[in-house]
Amino acid sequence: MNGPQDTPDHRWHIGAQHGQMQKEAFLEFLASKRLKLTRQRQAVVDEIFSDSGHFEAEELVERLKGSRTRVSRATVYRTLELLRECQLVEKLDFGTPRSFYEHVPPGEHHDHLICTRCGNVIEFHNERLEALQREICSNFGFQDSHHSLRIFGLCSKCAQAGG
Amino acid sequence: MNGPQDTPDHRWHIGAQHGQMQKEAFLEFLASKRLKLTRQRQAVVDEIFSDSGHFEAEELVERLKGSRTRVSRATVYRTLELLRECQLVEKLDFGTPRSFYEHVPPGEHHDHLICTRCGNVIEFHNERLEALQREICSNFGFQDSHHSLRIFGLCSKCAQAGG
DNA sequence: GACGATTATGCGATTGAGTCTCAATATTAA
DNA sequence: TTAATATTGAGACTCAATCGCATAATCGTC
Repeated sequence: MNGPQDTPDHRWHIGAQHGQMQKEAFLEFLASKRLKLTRQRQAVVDEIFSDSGHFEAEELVERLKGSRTRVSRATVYRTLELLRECQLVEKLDFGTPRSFYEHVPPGEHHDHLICTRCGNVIEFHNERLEALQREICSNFGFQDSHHSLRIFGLCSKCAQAGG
Repeated sequence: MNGPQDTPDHRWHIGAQHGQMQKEAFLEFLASKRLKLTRQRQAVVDEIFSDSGHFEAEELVERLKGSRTRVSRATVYRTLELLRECQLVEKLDFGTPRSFYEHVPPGEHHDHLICTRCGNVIEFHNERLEALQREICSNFGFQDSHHSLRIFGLCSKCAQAGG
């Protein structure tokens, strides 16, 4: 519900269905660490969960200037770090000076094809790839916690436009 | 001068056999871009090729202080970039503030298992993985130029010591 | 609802890896 | 040797990200 907030459990501003469970996951994470649910943290999470795709921290800071709750840059970074800890957000390095972040629903994972010409990023998931990685880890007795495959090159458009 | 240098083609300081071809590849690269073979560039390349494994730029700067040729930080960074252009060096991001670099013999490629506890890095190469990536790129009409797979987690020792 | 212990926020200063400027110097081809 | 061109080094600079600290907000408890 977006309207009046009758109970302490309905304080979120955006449409309820999507991502509600993930918000609750975040609530639980905060509770488990005795952290507080502040308006700023709500605003950051709402903004991130309302839109998919990758984004830069600075871009998020800007977007939040248009929201009803002011959130400082420092708090944006601090909240992104919290979301990373509870695995709802991933930090991405595409070789640019600024890091990217992206909202990742629990249990989901994808890798990236990054066009070095136009900057476009294609997401993909391949189960065989995942299985192969598990196999490799197993061979080394390595306990995988997370992984990241980035393939740099030219997207089909840029490749056609003349490599 | 150190050692006999009868011809312009024998200006390298370290033992000749290993990596000689790669130095020549670097020479050709320089020539093709009308760049000059300076003592500083020689010192950087000698230092990098004389030791395998990944290293930080700052570490290389330090190591070069012990060499006979002084090389400034700026030049180290500039030379690393040149080596990257001609594919003899790769830049690595392990999630730490500083980037790592590593010497990569032409045609070789490996990926990394990074222990988030002890910081140890295991290199591996898997041809099935490479083939699968080629297949994925092909499906997207994507022209792969280079790629990087990083698997973060616990190495066998750290996993045993209590995950 | 108010209180108090505790956690969070924002500002602005700070850090630090990496880049840039530019005068002085080295390399290369002729 | 020379002239044309590329390179170097010192230190200033950039800029994403972090930090310290005074003030403010949260939340369990009364």
